[in-house]
Amino acid sequence: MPRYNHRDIEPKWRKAWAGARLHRALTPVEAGDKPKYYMLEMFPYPSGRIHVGHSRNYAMGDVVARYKRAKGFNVLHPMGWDAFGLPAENAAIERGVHPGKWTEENIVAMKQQLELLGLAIDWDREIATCRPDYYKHQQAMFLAFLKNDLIFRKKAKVNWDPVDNTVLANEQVVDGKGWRSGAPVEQRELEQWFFRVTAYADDLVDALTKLERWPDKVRLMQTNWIGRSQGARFRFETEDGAEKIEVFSTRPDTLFGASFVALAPDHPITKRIAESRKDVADFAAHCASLGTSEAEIEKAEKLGIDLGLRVRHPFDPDWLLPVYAANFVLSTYGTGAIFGSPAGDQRDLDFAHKYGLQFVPVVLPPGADPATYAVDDEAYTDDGTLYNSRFLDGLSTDDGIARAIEELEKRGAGEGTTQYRLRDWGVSRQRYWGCPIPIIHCDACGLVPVPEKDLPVTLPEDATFDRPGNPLAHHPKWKHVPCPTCGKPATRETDTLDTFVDSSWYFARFTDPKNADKPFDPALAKYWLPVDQYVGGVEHAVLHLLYARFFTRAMRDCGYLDLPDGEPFAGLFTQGMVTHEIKKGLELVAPSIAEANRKLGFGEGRFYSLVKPAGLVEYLDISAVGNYIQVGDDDSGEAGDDNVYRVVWLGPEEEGAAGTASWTGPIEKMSKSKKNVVDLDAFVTDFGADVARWFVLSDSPPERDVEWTASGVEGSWRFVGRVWAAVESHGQHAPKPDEKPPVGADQGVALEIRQAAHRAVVAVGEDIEHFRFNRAVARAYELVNVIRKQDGANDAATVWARGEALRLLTQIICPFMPHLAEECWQTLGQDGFVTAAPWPVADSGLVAENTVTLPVQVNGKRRAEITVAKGSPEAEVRAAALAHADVAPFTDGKTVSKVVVVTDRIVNIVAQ
RNA sequence: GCGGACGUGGCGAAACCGGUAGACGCAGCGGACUUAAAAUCCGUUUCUGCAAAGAGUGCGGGUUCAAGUCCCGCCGUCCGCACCA
Repeated sequence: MPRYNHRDIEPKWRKAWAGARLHRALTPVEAGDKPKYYMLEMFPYPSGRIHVGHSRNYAMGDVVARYKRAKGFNVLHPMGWDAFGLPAENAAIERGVHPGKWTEENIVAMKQQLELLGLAIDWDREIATCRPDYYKHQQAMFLAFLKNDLIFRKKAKVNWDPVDNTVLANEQVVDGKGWRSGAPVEQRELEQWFFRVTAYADDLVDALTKLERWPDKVRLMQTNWIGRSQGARFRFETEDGAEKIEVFSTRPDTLFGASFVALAPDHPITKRIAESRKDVADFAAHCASLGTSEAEIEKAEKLGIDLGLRVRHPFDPDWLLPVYAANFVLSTYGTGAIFGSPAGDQRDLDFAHKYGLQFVPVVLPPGADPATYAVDDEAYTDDGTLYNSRFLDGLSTDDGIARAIEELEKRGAGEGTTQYRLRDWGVSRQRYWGCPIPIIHCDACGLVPVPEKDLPVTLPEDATFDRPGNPLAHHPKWKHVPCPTCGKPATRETDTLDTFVDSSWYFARFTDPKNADKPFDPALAKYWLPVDQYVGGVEHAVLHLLYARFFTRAMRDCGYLDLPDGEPFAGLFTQGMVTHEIKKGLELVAPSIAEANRKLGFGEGRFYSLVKPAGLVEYLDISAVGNYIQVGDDDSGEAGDDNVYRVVWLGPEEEGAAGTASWTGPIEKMSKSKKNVVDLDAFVTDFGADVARWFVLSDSPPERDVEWTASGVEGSWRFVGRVWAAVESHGQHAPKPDEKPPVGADQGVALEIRQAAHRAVVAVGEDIEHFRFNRAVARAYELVNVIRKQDGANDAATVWARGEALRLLTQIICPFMPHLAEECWQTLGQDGFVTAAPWPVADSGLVAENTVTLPVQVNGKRRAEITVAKGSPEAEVRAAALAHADVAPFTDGKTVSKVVVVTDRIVNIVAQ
């Protein structure tokens, strides 16, 4: 019997599928009344190569896409490249490769790798965001958004690296220093472009409740991110009446507990006062220098400085409050100013204690005695009854808020409002490798949009990357153009768009990827959108998924898209990662181990240096090689660390050699930087794409991480062999799908096999629909086990039933292991491609159980089992249970007080 | 600090509506085949116990004929946000 040879078989079928164009999405006309199904995985950044860890995401999408196709849907399953981004530019800086060349080469390599996986992708629709035929439309939409007031320009603070002369993203600032230059990062104000995401803030929150096929977790994260809070915005007038300080509060009901007003250290009024008062200037500078990391905030003391101003209470002009600048007030939220009501807010209370300010309680907790209740070190922030509050006395918190707002509005001091944590999306990046912003700056005409006929604004090929800053800004010619309006010399915008813009509409472009005139035909977008199932990592739970939701609304309102609710993704699934053990070692390239240790600063001697991820260094004697050691039980370890590591010496033992010492330690996400990747090409050569696909979907639920292990892979490999062996030896007489079963197939072994197969068809279908791939995998194993158990039975009915079961098994595993399935399908003598075959319809008579085995419990403990016809009457079941021989010993000498019979479930006898 | 999720054998995990806890896979153990090994196949595997039986889903309570599942209180792990007024 020939062994299953994936090395020949897998490429053969991939070629056959491509030749038959099996993965092509049909046009709406071709599809007729087939319903559409749009399956999409988050498209990759072409960083170089993919590894088996990446394959999980695509394997899941592919299972669903193939299954839905078999269920009769017109499936769109495209792939593209999120191709603009920093790594390409860094490659240019480090290695002198042009970012475009680097990116396109990576695309070629990664496409080849993805094709190895045998994904049912319609490659005709491939797109790359770095190509002008894509970003041309993005530029046109930018101008349309601008016209519709969804884009604006304002000054904003950015992280500025003074050495590299560039803006840094927050992630590129490490301990307050530029990640590349190491120079302390400055805050600078720059004119930047913004997308007005806040215009849709309410809808973006409210519509989340309708996204029923999104994980609750992601919806909650977006809700928190948008951070809507209701409250009041109102003004305190200065004592001299010259100025007003606006504050925001969610608790205007506590206004009678106010004892101060506090401004952010960089509030305009603070800044103005700082000009004439050195202590205020020093205070502001001190606050600016403080870190904003979690730990620092945790420890940070409430600090403030009296600005010398006094303001009038909005409800009582004679009541004067001091004004402070305080470090805990953020200029970026609300109005950058607050009023302090210490009894009802912990921060205000801490501040009041520190600066000797009053803290009169105004909210009485339920059940508290107003005569004795007092606030000491802990503020009371919950609801209660207002007191010490003049006209608000006796009101509940909610009524008090409403009444306070009413009064503020009556006095013209303020109004009820909604505040968001969400901010508008700054999209300007001082980078080369991104979509150029189609704007021209003219001294005479101001900001002039590039006329539509001049789009796309393409990137200059001959940019240089040998000096810091934006290559577009210091390109000798590119930015100099005549003004489209007045013809005078003008300059192009040299900022490019944040790459999140590129990924905010690519799913719509896939619906009509070759359209040269428009981003996409609205009719095609209407046909395909929303994406029925989107799959990607949870790391995109907020930014990408929020920006895309903004973008579809903006496209809708600018007339590009007929999508009333503006929701791009009807279903979302966030998949877990593939993890793998880490082997991280020291490269010992030195004349001796001692020299290597010295070079690396780990001390002298005949030792290995074991480095843990956190940077802890262990010194180990050479005798430790090959043994397991307990890290943490000697003087150099950290107490309480009970990880066990194996010390491996991969180089020659004698001194003077180069080699690698490594330890095998914790399991972490597979990634290039951790050097724990399993190369996809090599794996496919050794085991085949099907084994990789099967393995990453088995064992762990798809939303959880799965650990890549050699033994687990072997299990998948064995399964392929078992399926193939069964098909090879028993598949010659497999019936066609429409063949009637022979006499005798309704009893005995044949029946058992048929029931198992038909039930598996139903179960696997449901499992795929519900993203329970690990369970579907288990069902397939079960079916194979049943088929193999009856290996020896050779009567005609069993042979027929086994043939049918093998055919159904082939169809069940097809979404997971399409190459193997295709080869089996052919061996089973079936017509056409299994990939193109409809999902089998299970025989309901075989799926239904006609007898059930019920456990019989006595006082909640299982004592026996009875097998009865399904739906047997209660009395009959009760009698059978009580009569059972194994039950008697436990009821003897007791009185049966009650018998609970749950039909087709369980019998419980209560005896005392 | 706030919000959320989770906690089941040696391991990854199943258990759908409160109804036989541990399907399926990995690892282990025993066996067959083999000169031997690998591969493959068969059996076995929650714990204690020779067995009968008992215990068992992080810990402590509760509801129920019946709790991994529901309720209350702890403990632990992970994730998100973080001086958000």
